[in-house]
Amino acid sequence: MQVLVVEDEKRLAQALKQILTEQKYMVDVVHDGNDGLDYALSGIYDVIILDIMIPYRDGFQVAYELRKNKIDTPILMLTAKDTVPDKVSGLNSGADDYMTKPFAPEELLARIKALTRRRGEVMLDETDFGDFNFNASTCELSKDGKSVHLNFKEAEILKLLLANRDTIISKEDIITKVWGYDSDAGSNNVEAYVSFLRRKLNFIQSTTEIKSIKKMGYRLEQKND
Amino acid sequence: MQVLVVEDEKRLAQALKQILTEQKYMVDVVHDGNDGLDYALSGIYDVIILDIMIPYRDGFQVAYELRKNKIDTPILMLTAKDTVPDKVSGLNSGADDYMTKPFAPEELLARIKALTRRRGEVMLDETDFGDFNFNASTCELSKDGKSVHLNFKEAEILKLLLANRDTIISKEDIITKVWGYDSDAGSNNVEAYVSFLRRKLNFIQSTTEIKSIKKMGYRLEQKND
DNA sequence: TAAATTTTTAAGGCTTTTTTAAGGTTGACA
DNA sequence: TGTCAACCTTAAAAAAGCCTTAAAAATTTA
Repeated sequence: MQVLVVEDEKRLAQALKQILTEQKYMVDVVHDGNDGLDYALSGIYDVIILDIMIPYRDGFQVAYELRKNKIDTPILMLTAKDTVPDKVSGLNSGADDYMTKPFAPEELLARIKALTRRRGEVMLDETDFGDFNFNASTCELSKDGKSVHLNFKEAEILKLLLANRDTIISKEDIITKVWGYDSDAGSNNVEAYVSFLRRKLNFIQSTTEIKSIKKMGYRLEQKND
Repeated sequence: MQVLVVEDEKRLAQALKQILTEQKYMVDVVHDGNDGLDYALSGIYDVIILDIMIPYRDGFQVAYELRKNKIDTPILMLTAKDTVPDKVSGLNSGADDYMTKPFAPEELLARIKALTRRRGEVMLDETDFGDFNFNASTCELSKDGKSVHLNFKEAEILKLLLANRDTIISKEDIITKVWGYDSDAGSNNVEAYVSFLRRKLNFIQSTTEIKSIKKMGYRLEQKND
């Protein structure tokens, strides 16, 4: 779950980052409207926390531009002002929610949760592929009677593979989605986890495999015998 | 169980809070329609008690906006007026029940119970799981002849675990549902209570266990021997 | 008000996850 | 066919997450 924080007050930005990081969000921080727009246009974020009073391009403009560019990432506007006109223009410009400073970390978290929940992007709990079944809500990978538990990163990677079942997903993508945008994980990290996953697939005697395509990435494949 | 009270009459709001708190509901009180809508949009409440005549945005509008935003928290409308036209527009705007002031605390509680029961998320008083039985109204956890009393938080957590018996419930969720979304409880609080619960399960010699799944949460599981 | 119970806090120890690193395979291509 | 980069696997080190406890603090009860 990736969050972009656009906030010029360095201290607050840092605090936000810490709060969010503690809750396992992957956080990127930028300090002005131009960078905010640039980053947000990438479309990789699940939520954007956007201060209104920021340099170069204010929060309203950023939100407006994003919507104009068909980026529908939920936006949580942040401001010191608590006047009704502001609320209205925040919501008109495309924001999804609105919060006034100062705020309790818990309130922030609750609102972010509400915003991400509202999109219904939750995975189906159970997915079948090839000859195995993966239950995302329990992290159980199973075939016939046998089953194994996947740990957090294994599960995240398998989810990605399942979500991209018909295309090749690159290690780069896996890294940014599982480790985060600016992590310093290398391709060997992915390789190690893919190896763990393969061992577990093997353990439940699945014939489905994670195929590696050199220089391109991975893809789930069902051996047809 | 979390309740939001939207009522501008301070004295009544306070009384409501007290009545509900005594019954172990977690209560948040706000005094106008704007705050009411803001809070309610978080989606964390199990019931909303909504006065109609409140500042900025009346109860009907709040209810309407909530439903428009796909928040389906049950709403109990509250008003001094007892006219039919009002009842109709209350229910049209998305309210689930309707009560006129003044009212007896018992009536309020009964209606809240009815509303929450309707969603199927209140438990039957007695629940069996694995090899134990839990009586929610007496907070007794028992197996065979043995039994222990659970205190409030232990009981709430066990109820959550029981209500989510087939999935993993996160510590976050446990915190917001048991301590409230703006509490400053940390994950260690949950861990401590889980530990207490385990000791009690152990005490009555249950073989059911609260399994911990790292970075994800907890789940009730029956060891099959 | 004292006693009892519930709740929070904090610390040390343990387990699992995650990273790192090194040596072994593979397959494309000259 | 030999070379080389990409990839695989594995062990072990490092880090993170969790458990349990005791004791302090807060709350409720008598």
